[in-house]
Amino acid sequence: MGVSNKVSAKGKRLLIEAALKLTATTRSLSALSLREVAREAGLNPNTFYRHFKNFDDLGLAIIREMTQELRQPLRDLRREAADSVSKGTAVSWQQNPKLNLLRSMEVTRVTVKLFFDYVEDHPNAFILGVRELHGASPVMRNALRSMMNDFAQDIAEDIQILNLLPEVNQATLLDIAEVIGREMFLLSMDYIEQPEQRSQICEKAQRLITSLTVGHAVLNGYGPILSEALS
Amino acid sequence: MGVSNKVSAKGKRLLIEAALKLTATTRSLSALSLREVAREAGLNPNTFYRHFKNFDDLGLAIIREMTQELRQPLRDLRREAADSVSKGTAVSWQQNPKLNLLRSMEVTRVTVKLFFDYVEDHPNAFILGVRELHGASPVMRNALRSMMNDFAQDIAEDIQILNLLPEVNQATLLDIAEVIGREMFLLSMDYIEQPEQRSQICEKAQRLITSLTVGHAVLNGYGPILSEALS
DNA sequence: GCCAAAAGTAGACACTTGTCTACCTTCGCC
DNA sequence: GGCGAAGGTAGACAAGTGTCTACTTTTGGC
Repeated sequence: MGVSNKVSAKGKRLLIEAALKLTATTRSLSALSLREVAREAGLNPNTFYRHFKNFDDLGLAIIREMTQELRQPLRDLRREAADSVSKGTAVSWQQNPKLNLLRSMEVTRVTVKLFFDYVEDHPNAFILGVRELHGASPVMRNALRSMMNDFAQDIAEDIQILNLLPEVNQATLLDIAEVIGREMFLLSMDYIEQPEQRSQICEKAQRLITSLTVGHAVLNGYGPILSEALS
Repeated sequence: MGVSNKVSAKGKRLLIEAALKLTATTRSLSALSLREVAREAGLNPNTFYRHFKNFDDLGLAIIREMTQELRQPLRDLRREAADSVSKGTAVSWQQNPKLNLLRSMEVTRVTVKLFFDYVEDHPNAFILGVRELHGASPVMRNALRSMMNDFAQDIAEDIQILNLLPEVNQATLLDIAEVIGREMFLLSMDYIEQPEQRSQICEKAQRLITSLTVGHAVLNGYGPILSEALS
C-alpha cells in the first residue's frame, strides 16, 4: 500500500503514511491541515515540525521516496518485458519487419501489464502523483514534472536500446515518450477506480502506445517497412 | 479573462470570478475558504449561501459556464480551420492520398493555432479545468470528465465528417480523440506558463496529433496509402 | 407605486487551525 | 552509565473558519 522504507524516524514515516492516506481518499495535499495529518498519524501536532518545515517539504519527501520506489522498478519492468520476448531475435527491422513489429507489440503488452500490476500495488502513490502533478503547489508541480521528464527519458532510451522501432528522430521520440508516460499515469487513475474495466484499460494503453510509435515511425519514413510488417 | 455572461445575479458572477482568480493564482478550488472567496468578491460571507449550497455547487456552476463557453466555440474553430483549407478538395483518400494528407495536416495546424489563441484568452478557465480534472473532489472530477468525453466525441466526429483520415474503426477512433483532447488541455498549461515557448508547443501538439492519427490509420490497414502520400 | 421574493448585510457562535514556549522521553555514543 | 541531541508531548494563543438567526436593501412583475 504505502511508500515504504528508507526513512529512519518512526514519526516521519507515520506522518508520510497519514498524508498519503488522506490525500488518496479525501483531499489534495495542499488542502490538508497539519493537525489533521498528525491526528491521522496518532501524533502530537508539534511533531510535524520535528521532521518538516512546511507542507511542501512533506510533499517533496513523499515525491523523493516515490521516485526512488518507482523509477528503477519501472525500468526493470520494461527490461524484464523485453527480455521475456526478445530471446534471440536480434534481426534488423529491414531484415524482418514483421517479426520486429510483433516483438514490439509483445513488449508493449507485457510492459503495460506489469505497469498496471505495479499501480495496483501502490495506488496511493499514483493518486497523489497525478493529483499534485496538476495541483496548486508550484513546488510539487515542478518536482513531479521533472520526475515525469526522467520517466520519459527512460522510456525513450528503452525504445531505442530495445530496438522497438526502426531508428528514428531523437527529439520527437522524446515527445512521444512524454505522452506515453503521461497517459499511462493518467490511465492508472482509471485503472484504480474502475476495477471491472481493467482489461479494457490495458488494451487501450497498448493501442495508444502502438498508434503513437507506429505513427511516429511512419512520419520518419518507415511507412513502407511497417506496411509490409502489417500485411 | 473570466468566464462571462449568462448568469443573472451580480453577486453570483462576482463570486465565480473571485473563485476563478484565486484558483488560478493560489490554490485548488477545494482548498479555498468561503470567506476568502467572498472577501475577494467584495461581498459578505453569507452572500455565498444565497447562490450556492456548498463548494462543489460553485465548482459545477463554473464548469457549466465553461462548457457552454468552450464547447461550441471549439467546434466552430475546427470547422473554420477545415473550411479555410478544404476549399474544393473533396477527393477521396484512394484518389489522392498526398493531397488529403497535406490537407489534414493543414487543418491540424490551423486548429491547433486557434485552440491556443483561445487558451490565451481564457487562461483561468483552463487552469481551473486541468487542476480539478485530477483534483480531490469526485463531483468536479466527474463533471469535468464528462466534459472531456463530450470534447472527444466532437473531435472524433470532426475527424470523420471532415474526412481528415481514411475511414477507420469507430471505437478506437474515440480513444485517439480522447488522448488528443486530454493532451491539448494539458499542453495548454505549458502554453500559459511558458510564453516564450509557444511556437514550439504548437508544433509539438501538431506532431502529436499527426503521429496519433497516422499511426491509427496505419494500424487500420491504410499503411500503403499513407506511405504513398509521404513519399 | 406596491409588495413579495431575492440579494445582501450584521453579529455572533463554537470550532479548527498554525505556531509559540516549555517540558518530558528515548536513543546512540563516548 | 551518563549525557546530549533528537523525537515527542502539553498547553496556550490569536486568527480564521462555516454556519446560524435576524435584519435591511434591491429588484421585478403586477
